Amino acid sequence: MIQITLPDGSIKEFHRGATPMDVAISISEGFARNVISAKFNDITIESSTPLMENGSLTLFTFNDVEGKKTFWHSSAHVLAQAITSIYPNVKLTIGPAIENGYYYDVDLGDEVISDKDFKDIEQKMLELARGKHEFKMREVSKEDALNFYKSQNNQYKVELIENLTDGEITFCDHSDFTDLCRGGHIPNTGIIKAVKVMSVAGAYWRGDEKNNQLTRVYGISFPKQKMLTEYLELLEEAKKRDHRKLGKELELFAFSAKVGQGLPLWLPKGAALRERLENFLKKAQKKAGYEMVITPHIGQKELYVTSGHYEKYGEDSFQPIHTPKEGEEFFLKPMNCPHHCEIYNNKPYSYKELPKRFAEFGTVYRYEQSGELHGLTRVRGFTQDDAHIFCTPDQLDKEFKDVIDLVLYVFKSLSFENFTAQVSLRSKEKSEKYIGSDENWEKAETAIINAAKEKGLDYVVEYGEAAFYGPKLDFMVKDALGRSWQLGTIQVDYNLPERFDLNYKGADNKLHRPVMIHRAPFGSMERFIAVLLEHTAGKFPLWLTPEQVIILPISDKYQKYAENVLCLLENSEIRALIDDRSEKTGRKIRDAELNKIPFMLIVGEQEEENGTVSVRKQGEGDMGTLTINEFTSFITKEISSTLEQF
RNA sequence: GCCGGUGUAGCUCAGGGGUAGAGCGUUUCCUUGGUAAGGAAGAGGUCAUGGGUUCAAUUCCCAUCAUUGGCUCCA
Repeated sequence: MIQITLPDGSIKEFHRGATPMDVAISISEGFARNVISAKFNDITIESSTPLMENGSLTLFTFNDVEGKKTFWHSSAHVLAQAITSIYPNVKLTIGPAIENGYYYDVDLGDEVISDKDFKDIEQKMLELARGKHEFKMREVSKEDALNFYKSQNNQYKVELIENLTDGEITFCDHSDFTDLCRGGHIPNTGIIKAVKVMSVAGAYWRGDEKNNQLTRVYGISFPKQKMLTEYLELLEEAKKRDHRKLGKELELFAFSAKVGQGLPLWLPKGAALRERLENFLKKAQKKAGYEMVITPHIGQKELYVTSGHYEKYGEDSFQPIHTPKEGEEFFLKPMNCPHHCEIYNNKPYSYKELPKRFAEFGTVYRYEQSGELHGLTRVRGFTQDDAHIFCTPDQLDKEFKDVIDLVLYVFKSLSFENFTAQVSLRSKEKSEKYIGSDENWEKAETAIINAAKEKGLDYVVEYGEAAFYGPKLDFMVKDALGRSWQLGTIQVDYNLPERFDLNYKGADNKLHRPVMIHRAPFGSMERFIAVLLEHTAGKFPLWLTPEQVIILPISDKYQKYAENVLCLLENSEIRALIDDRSEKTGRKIRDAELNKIPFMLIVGEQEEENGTVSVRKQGEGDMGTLTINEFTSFITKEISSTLEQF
């Protein structure tokens, strides 16, 4: 007999060779029907794998992340099988489960899969799934494994196997299909009831541009048809929150092929909204001791040679602007730091004057690859809410923490709760990619980790993600479709002060090197507004939204009164407009609701007589009648309650 | 940049080898209406651009541009 420990701590006895499924049945038949995989002593196994020793067992259903992973990974096998049967000459490579579904990378040779072929693949998959084929693992020797794939001319699998250790190689068989596989499958294909091929994409073998390009087929599958339907509906819902769609509908920004791709045009409402965001941050920054500066959009080549950006990115990123004078070259600025370094260099500083904090809403230009451009989240011209802090090494710790406080204030004011923090350090191999001494990097990396810890951030450490000039702390937020974007960033830089020969006079009357912090709480105005749009589905906080109030006169007769109300609201700095169309009230309300205007003021005979307004809140309905004064103070209070001071 | 998809009215989209259609919006007129769509009439398109095939191309083919899902990249 063996003793099996379950997640609740209870221990049950089973005969040697009992399977996880036997354990599941001993708990309940109904539960067993939903069990699709298991983990035994932290190793993912099939529900049919015999248990030969004492240990702890966790059973997974589709509701568990692990269960989904197993389900989707198994589905990837079926996808590969379906593709192989439709395209017999295909070479399979890898097919992992991902956050939502799975993909399989295949080499199709000269053939092409396009979305017209999805239906066929889906049907084939379902047909194969209905066969209820069991997934069976078997060990193979390295030699046999290599021979198996060499006979198929599959250089990809051969490469994979060559990197594996003999004795640890397993194949997974189901039906007539065999694949190199580490394990972790559902009992049989029959529980895959709904499949959908989502898209195809080009992907390089092992993610390296120099390698062959493979076709990546993305799919998703579920144990119930209804779950697939719901998933697709969820995707449709998410698309409604897409900032590109909302930005167009709310007339915030636009693109023009004539102006150029990736170069956003801010429409009046968007520009005003952006200005409010800027003012919000300016106010907080002023309190935090920042000083605004302004620098030009271009800089001499020499500036970027000094900063090191030219050497690092000059060739493939931005082209020089030539002027009539011989040999003169300027570049569009890809970042503001070199300019700010020169501002620092404008005069000598004593340690008593530090830290200096120079802030600028600086517009920068970067030649992003055309395929990478995406709405407002990745563009070629954008404005950073940039600032550079020059301080003594002793001040670094406090300054860094203060910046974290500022970022958290910004996020809190805009109700961004689901962000994660990422500490980006050098790759462990420490390639020559990085500028600066080991010692300085060490100091900076330690400072960041300490600050993140002390501020109680929920952070992950990523090696190899640091900027070439220093380590950083980034704040990541997901968009409507679950894609992760970097917003706020705080970066320590020991390198630019060196390159620009920045210094200050210390108490010892000697010159010292200041430390520099780059930081941008929003990241960029463009990306921040994009993510904010998706988070709020266009229902911005009251203080930020383009139109706060719309006045709806019952008929033309009350137009004059509506104008009076408008005038009074504007005196209180409330953004309002009148819907003076010759439409019925119901219609005006409907349109205002759809335009997401937070407050509607209905005015007619009664209101005119009493100097009142009938208030309706977007999404919530009638709030009753208030005098104009009562309403303006109500709005003012609403705004101040949602926007705390820094 | 690479692999797929898409490009038709201001917006959302249908259509299809014989030079175009819907809904919404817009304009004009009627209606002056009290908490999510009042009625009528009209205007509006070189079917992304440039080539090719064809008697004939918006439709088929190729290229370019833009856009889109990924990959790679990302200061």
